[in-house]
Amino acid sequence: MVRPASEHPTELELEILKILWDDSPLPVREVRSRLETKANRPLAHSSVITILNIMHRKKFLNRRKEGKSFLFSPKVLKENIAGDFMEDLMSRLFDGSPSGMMLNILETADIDSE
Amino acid sequence: MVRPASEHPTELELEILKILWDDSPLPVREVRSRLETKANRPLAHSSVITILNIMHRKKFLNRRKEGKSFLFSPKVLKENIAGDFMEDLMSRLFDGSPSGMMLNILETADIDSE
DNA sequence: GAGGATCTTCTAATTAATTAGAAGATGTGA
DNA sequence: TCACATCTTCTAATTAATTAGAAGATCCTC
Repeated sequence: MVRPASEHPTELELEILKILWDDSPLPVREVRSRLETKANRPLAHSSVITILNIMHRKKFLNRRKEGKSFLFSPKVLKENIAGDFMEDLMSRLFDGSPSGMMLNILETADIDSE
Repeated sequence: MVRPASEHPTELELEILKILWDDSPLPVREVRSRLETKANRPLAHSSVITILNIMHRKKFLNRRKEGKSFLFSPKVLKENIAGDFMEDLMSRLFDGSPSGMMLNILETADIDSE
């Protein structure tokens, strides 16, 4: 029995998406630098390339050649990824009830604005 | 550089928590059966035991002996786990802004109730 | 108190995710 | 053009997560 691969971006992939949603397109070098400073995830250059290419294969990213190097940018919208996670969480924990989940968020999270 | 283990329950662990939040305590045999029917995850008996013990070690579950076998029940509240995921998502995607995430949910998810 | 059914523990294989080295490709400036 | 810096591709090691077999423990029943 094989283990099913996750439907969602993994944690590292999410860190990278976050960086690229903030600012894109970016070259590998820059993604690597921001992973280290912003996500406290110091990786070798080639490690970052590997992940970026995997994400490109998974259709999470666009990739275009600029001179000698590649530039990466998100192919997916933050809104959609967030929605996917939300729906998954909703179906897993709240039997698919949006209002159930919503109530829970309101109760649990410490929200002060509106 | 070592890969950091996830803070959250994994996908399989979440399936198991979901089962136990619905109905607990349950013996291994019963968890295994529900994983197969409800989560479409047919696992060997020993596989389920392994996961349950790992979850017990991670403090996700309580375990008590009933006769010859163990009964498992959640040690964590669904509300807290959901909240953890939510906060993580919020910090990863919406720079920690609850209202930002909330607006996004409302826009994206197709909610009809209230 | 022996046999069988049912558990557990121990151990290890498999897969997804992560990490990175080494070698080759490519652009650029002297 | 040719040395050098900078990229990429190819390949493989490492770790977390998942999966399960085999052997031993325990309880029940006759």
